[in-house]
Amino acid sequence: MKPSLSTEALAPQEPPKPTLGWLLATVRAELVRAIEAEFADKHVDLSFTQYLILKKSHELGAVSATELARAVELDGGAMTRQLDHLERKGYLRRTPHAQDRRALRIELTDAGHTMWRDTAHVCSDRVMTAAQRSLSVTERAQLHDYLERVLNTLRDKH
Amino acid sequence: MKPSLSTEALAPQEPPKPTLGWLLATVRAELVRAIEAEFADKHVDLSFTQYLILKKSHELGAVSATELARAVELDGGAMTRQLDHLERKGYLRRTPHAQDRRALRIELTDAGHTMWRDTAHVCSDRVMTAAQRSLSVTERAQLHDYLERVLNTLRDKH
DNA sequence: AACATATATTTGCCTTGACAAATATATTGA
DNA sequence: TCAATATATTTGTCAAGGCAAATATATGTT
Repeated sequence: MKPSLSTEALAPQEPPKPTLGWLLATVRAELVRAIEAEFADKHVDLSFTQYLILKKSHELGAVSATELARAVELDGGAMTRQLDHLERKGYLRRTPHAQDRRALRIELTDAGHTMWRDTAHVCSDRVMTAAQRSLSVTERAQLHDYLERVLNTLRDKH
Repeated sequence: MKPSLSTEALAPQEPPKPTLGWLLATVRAELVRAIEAEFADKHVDLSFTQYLILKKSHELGAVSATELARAVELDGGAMTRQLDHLERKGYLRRTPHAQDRRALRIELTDAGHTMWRDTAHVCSDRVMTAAQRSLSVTERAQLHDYLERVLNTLRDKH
C-alpha cells in the first residue's frame, strides 16, 4: 500500500476507538448480520425486518397492519410493502376486518407458523444465545439494566 | 379506538418487551435522533453521517476518500456523495493527491474545523454525556466492557 | 342526515446506503 | 516495455424506510 496521506502516523487501529455509540451500532449490526447469515445457511428466505414481522405476528395473533407496524416500529408504508412480500412468500395473509372495512386482519398462515416455530425462531435464538455466552447471568441482567437506564434518560423519564 | 383485533387481551405494553436486540436498536436510534435534534436546535445543517465524517476527518487529518470511508465504515459510493454534500456546504475540500493521481486528499476547510470544534463536537458531547448521566463511572465501564465482549463473541475472537 | 374530522391502507417521491460496473491510474512481473 | 492485476474514485441500479398525498371508511357533531 502507498504511504499514508495522513499528517499523523496512524497505528493499525482497526476498531476506531470504541465509543458507546460505535459499540451500539456495531453490536446491533453484527447481530442482524449473524441472524441473516443463519437464515441464509438454513435456506430461510427472510430479511431481518421480515423476521421481526413474523415474530410479532406470532406473538400478537391477528392484528391490523397498523398495529403490527407500531409493534415492530416500522413505517406504515414500509409495512404495506413487507406484507406484500410475506404474503407472496405464503407466510401470512390479509383478511378484511369484519367490523371495520378500512382495516385488515393480518395473520400467519400455517406455513408461516411452521416457518416461525421450526426455523426462524430457532435460528435467531441460537444467534442471540451464542452472542451472550461470554456474559454471566448477572452480567446479562446488568447490561439490560444499563441500556434501559440510558434509554430512559434519553427519553427523559428519569 | 375499535376493539382490538388481537386474539389475546393486550396490556398497554408500549415497550415491546425489551430484548437485547431491541434495546441496542432503540438506544442507538435515540442517540442519533438526539444528536440530530441538537444540531437542528443549533441550526447546524449536518446529518448524523456527515457528523461522523467531520469527526473522523478532524481526527485523521488529510486522508484519501477510501481511508475516510473505512474509518467511518461507510460504503465508497456513499462516501463520494456525502463528500459532495460536505464540499458544497464548505466544510471540507478535495485536493488531488501529489503522488497518486487516482487518489484524493480530503481535509477540513477552516469553516469545517470551526464547525467541528465550536459546534458539532459540543452538541454531540452534550448528548452523549447526558445520555450516560444515570450511570456511575463503574457502570459505564461495565457497559462498555459487556458490549465489547458480545462483539468479540459475535466476531468469534477467542 | 350532512359535515367535519379521524383513522387504515396504499401509493408516490425522496434520501440513504450497499453493490457492481466503469474509468483512470499504479504496481508488479515477464 | 508490455501485460496483468490491483486500487481510487465515480456512477448506475436497487431495496429499504420515512414522509406526505390519495382513497376509503368511521366517528362525532350539529
